[in-house]
Amino acid sequence: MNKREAQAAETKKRLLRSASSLFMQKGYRATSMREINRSVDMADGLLYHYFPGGKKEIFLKVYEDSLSKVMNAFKEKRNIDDYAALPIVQMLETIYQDFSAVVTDNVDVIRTILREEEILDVIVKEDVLYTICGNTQWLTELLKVKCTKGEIREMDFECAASTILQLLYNRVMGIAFGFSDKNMSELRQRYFEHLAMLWKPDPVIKQ
Amino acid sequence: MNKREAQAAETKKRLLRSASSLFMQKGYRATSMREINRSVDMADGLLYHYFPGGKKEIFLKVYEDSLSKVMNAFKEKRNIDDYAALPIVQMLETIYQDFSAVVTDNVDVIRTILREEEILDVIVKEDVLYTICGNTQWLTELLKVKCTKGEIREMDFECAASTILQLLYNRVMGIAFGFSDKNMSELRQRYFEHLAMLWKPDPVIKQ
Amino acid sequence: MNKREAQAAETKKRLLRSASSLFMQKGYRATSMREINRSVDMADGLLYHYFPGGKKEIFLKVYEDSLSKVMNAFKEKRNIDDYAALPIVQMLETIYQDFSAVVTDNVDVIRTILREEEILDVIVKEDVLYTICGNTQWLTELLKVKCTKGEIREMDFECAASTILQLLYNRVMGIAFGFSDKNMSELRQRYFEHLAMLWKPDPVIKQ
Amino acid sequence: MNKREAQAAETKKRLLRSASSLFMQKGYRATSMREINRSVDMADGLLYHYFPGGKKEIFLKVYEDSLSKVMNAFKEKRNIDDYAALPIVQMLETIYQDFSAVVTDNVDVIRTILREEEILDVIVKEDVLYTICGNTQWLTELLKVKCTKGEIREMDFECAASTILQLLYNRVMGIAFGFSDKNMSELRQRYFEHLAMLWKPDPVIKQ
DNA sequence: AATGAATGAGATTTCATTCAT
DNA sequence: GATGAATGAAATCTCATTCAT
Repeated sequence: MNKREAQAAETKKRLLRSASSLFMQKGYRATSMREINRSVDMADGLLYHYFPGGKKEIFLKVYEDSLSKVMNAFKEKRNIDDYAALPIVQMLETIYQDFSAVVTDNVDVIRTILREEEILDVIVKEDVLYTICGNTQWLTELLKVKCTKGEIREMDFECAASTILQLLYNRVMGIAFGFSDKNMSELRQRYFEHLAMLWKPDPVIKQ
Repeated sequence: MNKREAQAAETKKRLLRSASSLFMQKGYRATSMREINRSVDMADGLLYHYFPGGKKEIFLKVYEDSLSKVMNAFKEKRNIDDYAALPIVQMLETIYQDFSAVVTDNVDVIRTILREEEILDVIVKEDVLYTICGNTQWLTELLKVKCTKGEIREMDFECAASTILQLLYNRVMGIAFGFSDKNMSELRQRYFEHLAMLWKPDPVIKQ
Repeated sequence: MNKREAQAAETKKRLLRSASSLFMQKGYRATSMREINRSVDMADGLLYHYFPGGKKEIFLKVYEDSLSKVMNAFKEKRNIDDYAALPIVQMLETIYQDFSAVVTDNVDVIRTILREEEILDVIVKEDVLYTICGNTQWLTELLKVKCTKGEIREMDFECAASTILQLLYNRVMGIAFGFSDKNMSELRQRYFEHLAMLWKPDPVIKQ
Repeated sequence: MNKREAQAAETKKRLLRSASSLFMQKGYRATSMREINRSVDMADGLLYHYFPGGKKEIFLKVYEDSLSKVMNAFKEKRNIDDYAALPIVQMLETIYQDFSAVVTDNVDVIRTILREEEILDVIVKEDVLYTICGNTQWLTELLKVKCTKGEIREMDFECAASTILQLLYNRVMGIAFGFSDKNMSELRQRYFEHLAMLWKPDPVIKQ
């Protein structure tokens, strides 16, 4: 890659970064081409050199990039062993916190996915959200491990995993739409203890 | 009300109905004034006779009207006695179905609430969503009744109610963003049975 | 005149008064029909009943009325004997003050005359301004009287009257366009004394 | 400056020239953007490329440019030595003619200054008019020179200068509002002779 | 690769005026 | 006399896109 190509790549990257920030923050329609070009001090015509498809193309590219980023972020957090080492209530709280952190980091993308009906395909959205929070597999596994350790009872672990996922799913929406979470930690603590109670090993069986 | 006033009221209603349909379907920015006026075969200036505040005013009026409609729809469905008469699994399924029906009926408004960040206030959105699905009171009451009847065990009923609400909340989002629910009824049946199992009265205590 | 006619006359008068105030203050183009109608709580169509010619007609009527009012105001002030009784400097100051007062009272009309080129005829404007300040006759007479009394010298009284008129004329423009006159009274006093000095009876002739 | 930049500058200049002509002739409100754009055969959007502030910005630019042009024109005419060389009556007539010529050349700007209350600040207008005709300094100097030469008597030269200025000031207004000056030259001649008579050196003192 | 001048469709809004009631 | 619903032209301004340089 020679100097000119390097500069071109750099310009394109700056363009994408700035466009991303604007699109995510203000939405597709409310972001103007002029705004994007000004934000990177670039002539109006140049964008069409990099993205001949215009506004739609750069938006979809921005979206695609953000998407893979956020999907990776979610995959990285799923370490069963680390979570399994914690007592049940603390484990749930940790999962919740970790998940919230990732969502918060990627709130713009998620909001975009949910908001841009006009330009994004419903099917794609569903796929993505499924990948982000729909995969119950690892949570099911985690609960099975806990059961093996004798910390929770035998039950339909997939369903139990669903209960947790629904909580997380709600958190995604809450963060995406800017709903506050303040003063909820006590309530959540109580909720996790409630789950722990429901899931605790059956004393009858032990007899 | 004379004939002329009646016709004026009718015109305003037609305007609101058409604007509502367009706004809800395409969103605030993507709906043009011209479009609204054409859809009711009306001169461009007339809209400003009825809504001097222009696009913003008619949008907010449409939104307000839809809102009270949907809030009432949700409140009507909260009949504790009817639900309490059903066996626990069937009760949960019925609540779910009733709730889904109302959400489906009002999907446009809900989507609008979540989508129109640009023009709607976050605080207001939170309030509305809380009113729509956040009120755990009646669900808590319902569970207490079931417990009194001996169908479920003593527990933190508020937390148990939360579990159901999260399911419903997710359904709101799912419907709002067009995620399909097909082939999920068996899974849901299993989930409700799982909850019923967790909540079933403690046999040890009965001894 | 029956009751209905009386009411009609009253309505028309209210309309004219309010329109006048708006036209004079904001100008022809910047004043909208709607504004006029609202200011007298009247239906939009009614104005066309009283003034079938619409905006132009009501403006010209307003203008005409104001004009005769202002012309009369200027004529009333020209009392030669009263002025002649005063010493020369004081006389000039009094004329100036009287004139300024009338101009200030009618500033709106004068400004309108000067401003509304688009709708008013130049010939008409010239006529009016001539009537307002162009008539040197009475000032010339006044100076002659003063000369007879031996207070000023023999000279071309029409020219001397012009000097005063130019001062007044400037004042009209100054007031019409909102230029301030503060801190000018000392300067004016000096100017009048200067004129009195130039005009004082020639001592050589007295010999 | 390359060819492209030159063409852009030319376009902007054409725009300004045409806008100026229209604004000055018809006034701010009566001149439409479309009219300006058509007058230079230009797409509607382009004006906003050169003047992002829209109608207001281009008007104020036009106004500013015209202003400095007219102010310079007035300043150039204030050559004391040239005027002092002439006999008093002829000097006054020459000043009057020179001044009238400049005013006539710049009548549009002056009319604009006086007419556009809506958009121009009163304070600014006063400043400008003061600069155009209010500066008595040079006239005072001129009269002093004439006195030194023994052509006019000792007197309050500032006041005498005022007399001339008022005449000129009136001429500004007269030209600005299109009042005719025909058949006035004899009267003016008489007026200047009247002034010369009043100002002639005192024969008594010479005795 | 980069510029920014140029385009023209379309957006929201205002306004004088007409006319059925 | 009075109402205000209805009209439609026109105004200002924005925007995505094209293209000669």
